[in-house]
Amino acid sequence: MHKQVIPHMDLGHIAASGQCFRMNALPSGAYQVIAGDRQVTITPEGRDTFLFDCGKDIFDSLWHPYFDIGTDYASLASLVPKEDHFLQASLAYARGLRILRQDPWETLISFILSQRKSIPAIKGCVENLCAGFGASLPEGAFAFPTPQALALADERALQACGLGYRTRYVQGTARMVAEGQVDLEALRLLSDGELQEQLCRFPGVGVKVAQCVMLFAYARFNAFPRDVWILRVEQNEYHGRFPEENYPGTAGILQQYMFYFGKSKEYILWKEQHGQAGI
DNA sequence: GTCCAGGGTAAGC
DNA sequence: GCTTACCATGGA
Repeated sequence: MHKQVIPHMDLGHIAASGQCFRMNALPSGAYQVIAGDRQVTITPEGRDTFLFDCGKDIFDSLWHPYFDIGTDYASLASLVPKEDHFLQASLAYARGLRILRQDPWETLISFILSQRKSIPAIKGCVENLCAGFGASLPEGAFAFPTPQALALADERALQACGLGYRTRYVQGTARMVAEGQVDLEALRLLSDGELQEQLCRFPGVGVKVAQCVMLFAYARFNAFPRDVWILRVEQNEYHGRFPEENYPGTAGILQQYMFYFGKSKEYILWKEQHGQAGI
Protein backbone atom coordinates (compact mmCIF):
# COMPACT_ATOMS: atom_id res chain seq x y z
CA MET A 1 0.00 0.00 0.00
CA HIS A 2 1.21 3.46 -0.81
CA LYS A 3 -0.57 6.68 0.13
CA GLN A 4 0.12 9.69 -2.06
CA VAL A 5 -1.10 13.28 -2.17
CA ILE A 6 -1.77 14.28 -5.78
CA PRO A 7 -3.34 17.67 -6.42
CA HIS A 8 -5.58 18.13 -9.43
CA MET A 9 -6.34 14.48 -10.16
CA ASP A 10 -9.90 13.25 -10.78
CA LEU A 11 -9.97 9.54 -11.58
CA GLY A 12 -13.59 9.69 -12.74
CA HIS A 13 -12.81 12.29 -15.40
CA ILE A 14 -9.69 10.45 -16.53
CA ALA A 15 -11.51 7.11 -16.78
CA ALA A 16 -14.35 8.64 -18.84
CA SER A 17 -12.22 10.90 -21.03
CA GLY A 18 -11.67 8.48 -23.90
CA GLN A 19 -7.85 8.55 -23.79
CA CYS A 20 -7.60 5.15 -22.05
CA PHE A 21 -9.96 2.18 -22.22
CA ARG A 22 -8.99 -0.04 -19.29
CA MET A 23 -9.68 2.17 -16.28
CA ASN A 24 -12.96 1.49 -14.50
CA ALA A 25 -14.78 2.48 -11.34
CA LEU A 26 -15.46 -0.34 -8.91
CA PRO A 27 -18.64 -0.53 -6.81
CA SER A 28 -16.53 0.47 -3.78
CA GLY A 29 -15.65 3.82 -5.36
CA ALA A 30 -12.08 2.71 -6.06
CA TYR A 31 -10.69 2.50 -9.60
CA GLN A 32 -9.05 -0.43 -11.30
CA VAL A 33 -6.35 0.50 -13.80
CA ILE A 34 -4.78 -1.99 -16.19
CA ALA A 35 -1.90 -0.76 -18.33
CA GLY A 36 0.07 -3.22 -20.40
CA ASP A 37 0.70 -6.16 -18.06
CA ARG A 38 0.36 -4.12 -14.86
CA GLN A 39 -2.69 -3.44 -12.77
CA VAL A 40 -3.36 -1.34 -9.72
CA THR A 41 -6.38 -0.41 -7.63
CA ILE A 42 -6.58 3.19 -6.49
CA THR A 43 -8.82 4.31 -3.65
CA PRO A 44 -9.48 8.05 -3.32
CA GLU A 45 -9.31 9.34 0.25
CA GLY A 46 -10.63 12.84 0.60
CA ARG A 47 -9.90 15.48 -2.01
CA ASP A 48 -6.26 15.05 -3.06
CA THR A 49 -5.15 11.83 -1.37
CA PHE A 50 -5.03 8.43 -3.06
CA LEU A 51 -4.26 4.97 -1.80
CA PHE A 52 -2.42 2.76 -4.33
CA ASP A 53 -2.39 -0.99 -3.61
CA CYS A 54 1.28 -1.31 -4.50
CA GLY A 55 4.60 -0.51 -2.88
CA LYS A 56 6.31 2.87 -3.02
CA ASP A 57 8.96 1.59 -5.45
CA ILE A 58 6.36 0.43 -7.97
CA PHE A 59 4.46 3.67 -7.53
CA ASP A 60 7.57 5.76 -8.14
CA SER A 61 8.80 3.85 -11.16
CA LEU A 62 5.44 3.05 -12.78
CA TRP A 63 2.39 5.01 -11.69
CA HIS A 64 4.02 8.36 -10.97
CA PRO A 65 5.06 8.77 -14.61
CA TYR A 66 1.85 7.08 -15.86
CA PHE A 67 -0.36 9.71 -14.25
CA ASP A 68 1.97 12.52 -15.35
CA ILE A 69 2.28 13.71 -11.78
CA GLY A 70 5.26 15.90 -12.65
CA THR A 71 3.13 18.23 -14.78
CA ASP A 72 1.35 21.20 -13.23
CA TYR A 73 -2.25 21.24 -14.43
CA ALA A 74 -3.45 23.88 -11.99
CA SER A 75 -1.76 26.69 -13.91
CA LEU A 76 -3.42 25.86 -17.23
CA ALA A 77 -6.25 28.32 -16.69
CA SER A 78 -3.82 31.23 -16.43
CA LEU A 79 -2.65 30.54 -20.01
CA VAL A 80 -6.16 30.96 -21.39
CA PRO A 81 -7.64 34.40 -22.04
CA LYS A 82 -10.68 35.26 -19.94
CA GLU A 83 -12.59 36.03 -23.14
CA ASP A 84 -12.35 32.37 -24.20
CA HIS A 85 -15.40 31.37 -22.21
CA PHE A 86 -15.68 27.93 -23.76
CA LEU A 87 -12.14 26.89 -22.88
CA GLN A 88 -12.43 28.36 -19.40
CA ALA A 89 -15.65 26.41 -18.92
CA SER A 90 -13.96 23.24 -20.19
CA LEU A 91 -11.13 23.62 -17.69
CA ALA A 92 -13.58 24.21 -14.84
CA TYR A 93 -15.86 21.32 -15.84
CA ALA A 94 -13.09 18.71 -16.14
CA ARG A 95 -10.89 19.81 -13.28
CA GLY A 96 -8.54 16.96 -12.40
CA LEU A 97 -8.33 15.56 -15.93
CA ARG A 98 -4.77 14.52 -16.78
CA ILE A 99 -3.00 13.25 -19.88
CA LEU A 100 -1.73 9.74 -19.14
CA ARG A 101 1.62 8.49 -20.39
CA GLN A 102 0.48 5.16 -21.77
CA ASP A 103 2.37 2.40 -23.51
CA PRO A 104 2.86 3.21 -27.22
CA TRP A 105 1.95 -0.27 -28.45
CA GLU A 106 -1.28 -0.49 -26.43
CA THR A 107 -2.22 3.06 -27.39
CA LEU A 108 -1.48 2.45 -31.07
CA ILE A 109 -3.71 -0.62 -31.32
CA SER A 110 -6.45 0.93 -29.16
CA PHE A 111 -6.74 3.98 -31.39
CA ILE A 112 -6.60 1.94 -34.59
CA LEU A 113 -9.70 0.27 -33.15
CA SER A 114 -11.24 3.60 -32.26
CA GLN A 115 -12.14 4.76 -35.75
CA ARG A 116 -15.91 5.05 -36.23
CA LYS A 117 -16.57 3.54 -32.80
CA SER A 118 -18.06 4.97 -29.63
CA ILE A 119 -15.95 4.92 -26.47
CA PRO A 120 -18.01 2.08 -24.87
CA ALA A 121 -17.65 0.06 -28.08
CA ILE A 122 -13.87 0.61 -28.09
CA LYS A 123 -13.65 -0.55 -24.49
CA GLY A 124 -15.57 -3.69 -25.39
CA CYS A 125 -13.25 -4.49 -28.30
CA VAL A 126 -10.13 -3.90 -26.20
CA GLU A 127 -11.41 -6.18 -23.43
CA ASN A 128 -12.23 -8.88 -25.99
CA LEU A 129 -8.69 -8.65 -27.39
CA CYS A 130 -7.15 -8.86 -23.92
CA ALA A 131 -9.31 -11.80 -22.84
CA GLY A 132 -8.60 -13.60 -26.10
CA PHE A 133 -4.90 -12.94 -26.61
CA GLY A 134 -3.49 -11.38 -23.43
CA ALA A 135 -1.64 -13.12 -20.62
CA SER A 136 -3.51 -13.91 -17.41
CA LEU A 137 -3.03 -11.54 -14.50
CA PRO A 138 -4.04 -11.95 -10.85
CA GLU A 139 -7.73 -11.62 -9.94
CA GLY A 140 -8.97 -12.79 -13.32
CA ALA A 141 -7.63 -9.83 -15.29
CA PHE A 142 -5.78 -9.97 -18.59
CA ALA A 143 -2.75 -8.11 -19.87
CA PHE A 144 -2.85 -6.25 -23.16
CA PRO A 145 -1.73 -8.67 -25.90
CA THR A 146 1.88 -8.50 -27.07
CA PRO A 147 2.71 -7.62 -30.70
CA GLN A 148 3.68 -11.26 -31.25
CA ALA A 149 0.36 -12.53 -29.90
CA LEU A 150 -1.68 -10.31 -32.23
CA ALA A 151 0.64 -10.94 -35.19
CA LEU A 152 0.03 -14.68 -34.86
CA ALA A 153 -3.67 -14.44 -34.00
CA ASP A 154 -6.19 -16.21 -36.20
CA GLU A 155 -8.04 -13.73 -38.39
CA ARG A 156 -11.49 -15.11 -37.56
CA ALA A 157 -10.66 -15.02 -33.86
CA LEU A 158 -9.80 -11.33 -34.22
CA GLN A 159 -13.03 -10.72 -36.13
CA ALA A 160 -14.92 -12.33 -33.26
CA CYS A 161 -13.60 -9.58 -30.97
CA GLY A 162 -15.74 -7.10 -32.89
CA LEU A 163 -12.95 -5.42 -34.86
CA GLY A 164 -14.89 -5.44 -38.12
CA TYR A 165 -12.92 -4.07 -41.08
CA ARG A 166 -10.16 -2.97 -38.67
CA THR A 167 -8.97 -6.57 -38.36
CA ARG A 168 -6.49 -6.25 -41.22
CA TYR A 169 -5.21 -2.98 -39.78
CA VAL A 170 -4.48 -4.63 -36.43
CA GLN A 171 -2.85 -7.65 -38.06
CA GLY A 172 -0.72 -5.52 -40.36
CA THR A 173 0.42 -3.22 -37.58
CA ALA A 174 1.11 -6.12 -35.19
CA ARG A 175 3.26 -7.85 -37.80
CA MET A 176 5.29 -4.72 -38.50
CA VAL A 177 6.03 -4.31 -34.78
CA ALA A 178 6.57 -8.03 -34.10
CA GLU A 179 9.04 -8.33 -36.99
CA GLY A 180 10.99 -5.38 -35.63
CA GLN A 181 10.26 -3.32 -38.75
CA VAL A 182 9.41 -0.40 -36.44
CA ASP A 183 10.75 0.08 -32.91
CA LEU A 184 8.09 2.01 -31.00
CA GLU A 185 10.52 2.85 -28.17
CA ALA A 186 13.14 4.20 -30.56
CA LEU A 187 10.54 6.60 -31.97
CA ARG A 188 10.77 8.60 -28.74
CA LEU A 189 13.91 10.26 -30.11
CA LEU A 190 12.11 11.71 -33.13
CA SER A 191 10.69 15.20 -33.55
CA ASP A 192 6.92 15.65 -33.57
CA GLY A 193 6.80 15.78 -37.36
CA GLU A 194 9.01 12.73 -37.84
CA LEU A 195 7.07 10.78 -35.20
CA GLN A 196 3.75 11.49 -36.91
CA GLU A 197 5.23 10.45 -40.24
CA GLN A 198 6.51 7.14 -38.85
CA LEU A 199 3.22 6.34 -37.08
CA CYS A 200 1.29 6.98 -40.30
CA ARG A 201 3.22 4.14 -41.95
CA PHE A 202 1.09 1.64 -40.02
CA PRO A 203 -2.06 0.44 -41.79
CA GLY A 204 -5.18 2.07 -40.34
CA VAL A 205 -3.22 5.01 -38.97
CA GLY A 206 -3.86 8.47 -40.38
CA VAL A 207 -3.08 11.90 -38.95
CA LYS A 208 -5.82 11.78 -36.31
CA VAL A 209 -4.88 8.38 -34.85
CA ALA A 210 -1.18 9.27 -35.04
CA GLN A 211 -1.79 12.44 -33.05
CA CYS A 212 -3.77 10.53 -30.41
CA VAL A 213 -0.84 8.15 -29.97
CA MET A 214 1.58 11.08 -29.86
CA LEU A 215 -0.50 12.81 -27.18
CA PHE A 216 -1.53 9.85 -25.03
CA ALA A 217 1.62 7.69 -25.26
CA TYR A 218 4.55 9.90 -26.24
CA ALA A 219 3.51 12.94 -24.15
CA ARG A 220 3.68 15.24 -27.18
CA PHE A 221 1.53 18.05 -25.85
CA ASN A 222 1.62 19.94 -29.13
CA ALA A 223 -0.36 17.16 -30.82
CA PHE A 224 -3.96 18.28 -31.44
CA PRO A 225 -6.05 15.35 -32.73
CA ARG A 226 -9.19 16.43 -34.55
CA ASP A 227 -12.08 13.98 -34.29
CA VAL A 228 -15.74 14.64 -35.06
CA TRP A 229 -16.30 16.20 -31.61
CA ILE A 230 -13.37 18.59 -31.83
CA LEU A 231 -14.36 19.61 -35.37
CA ARG A 232 -17.84 20.31 -34.02
CA VAL A 233 -16.43 22.40 -31.17
CA GLU A 234 -14.19 24.34 -33.56
CA GLN A 235 -17.22 25.05 -35.75
CA ASN A 236 -19.45 26.13 -32.88
CA GLU A 237 -16.97 28.03 -30.70
CA TYR A 238 -14.00 29.14 -32.81
CA HIS A 239 -15.44 30.07 -36.22
CA GLY A 240 -13.96 26.89 -37.71
CA ARG A 241 -10.50 26.52 -36.18
CA PHE A 242 -9.00 26.55 -32.70
CA PRO A 243 -5.80 28.67 -32.48
CA GLU A 244 -3.55 25.85 -31.27
CA GLU A 245 -0.44 27.88 -32.13
CA ASN A 246 -1.31 30.17 -29.21
CA TYR A 247 -0.62 27.33 -26.78
CA PRO A 248 2.82 25.83 -27.49
CA GLY A 249 3.49 22.88 -25.21
CA THR A 250 -0.07 22.67 -23.87
CA ALA A 251 -2.43 22.66 -26.87
CA GLY A 252 -2.92 18.90 -26.65
CA ILE A 253 -3.87 19.05 -22.99
CA LEU A 254 -6.41 21.76 -23.75
CA GLN A 255 -7.70 19.64 -26.63
CA GLN A 256 -8.52 16.85 -24.19
CA TYR A 257 -10.47 19.22 -21.95
CA MET A 258 -12.35 20.63 -24.95
CA PHE A 259 -13.15 17.14 -26.25
CA TYR A 260 -14.41 15.96 -22.87
CA PHE A 261 -16.56 19.03 -22.21
CA GLY A 262 -17.79 19.36 -25.79
CA LYS A 263 -19.06 15.79 -25.67
CA SER A 264 -20.88 16.22 -22.36
CA LYS A 265 -24.52 16.98 -21.64
CA GLU A 266 -23.38 19.92 -19.54
CA TYR A 267 -22.08 21.58 -22.69
CA ILE A 268 -25.61 21.62 -24.11
CA LEU A 269 -26.85 23.44 -21.03
CA TRP A 270 -23.86 25.80 -21.04
CA LYS A 271 -24.46 26.68 -24.68
CA GLU A 272 -28.04 27.72 -23.98
CA GLN A 273 -26.72 30.33 -21.58
CA HIS A 274 -23.80 31.62 -23.65
CA GLY A 275 -25.38 31.43 -27.09
CA GLN A 276 -22.96 33.05 -29.48
CA ALA A 277 -19.63 31.68 -30.67
CA GLY A 278 -16.53 32.47 -28.66
CA ILE A 279 -13.18 33.75 -29.90
C1' DG B 1 -36.27 0.71 -38.23
C1' DT B 2 -32.48 4.88 -38.41
C1' DC B 3 -28.45 7.32 -37.00
C1' DC B 4 -23.88 7.78 -35.16
C1' DA B 5 -19.29 6.70 -33.30
C1' DG B 6 -11.94 9.85 -30.72
C1' DG B 7 -11.38 7.82 -39.42
C1' DG B 8 -8.63 5.53 -43.06
C1' DT B 9 -8.27 4.06 -47.75
C1' DA B 10 -8.58 4.05 -52.55
C1' DA B 11 -10.44 6.02 -56.45
C1' DG B 12 -11.50 10.01 -58.98
C1' DC B 13 -10.77 14.83 -60.17
C1' DG C 1 -3.28 18.92 -54.01
C1' DC C 2 -8.52 18.13 -53.10
C1' DT C 3 -13.45 15.56 -52.43
C1' DT C 4 -16.16 11.17 -52.15
C1' DA C 5 -18.02 6.28 -51.55
C1' DC C 6 -17.03 2.57 -48.76
C1' DC C 7 -15.81 0.14 -44.93
C1' DA C 8 -18.24 -3.69 -39.95
C1' DT C 9 -20.24 -3.35 -35.61
C1' DG C 10 -22.66 -2.01 -31.42
C1' DG C 11 -25.39 1.23 -28.91
C1' DA C 12 -28.87 4.90 -28.52
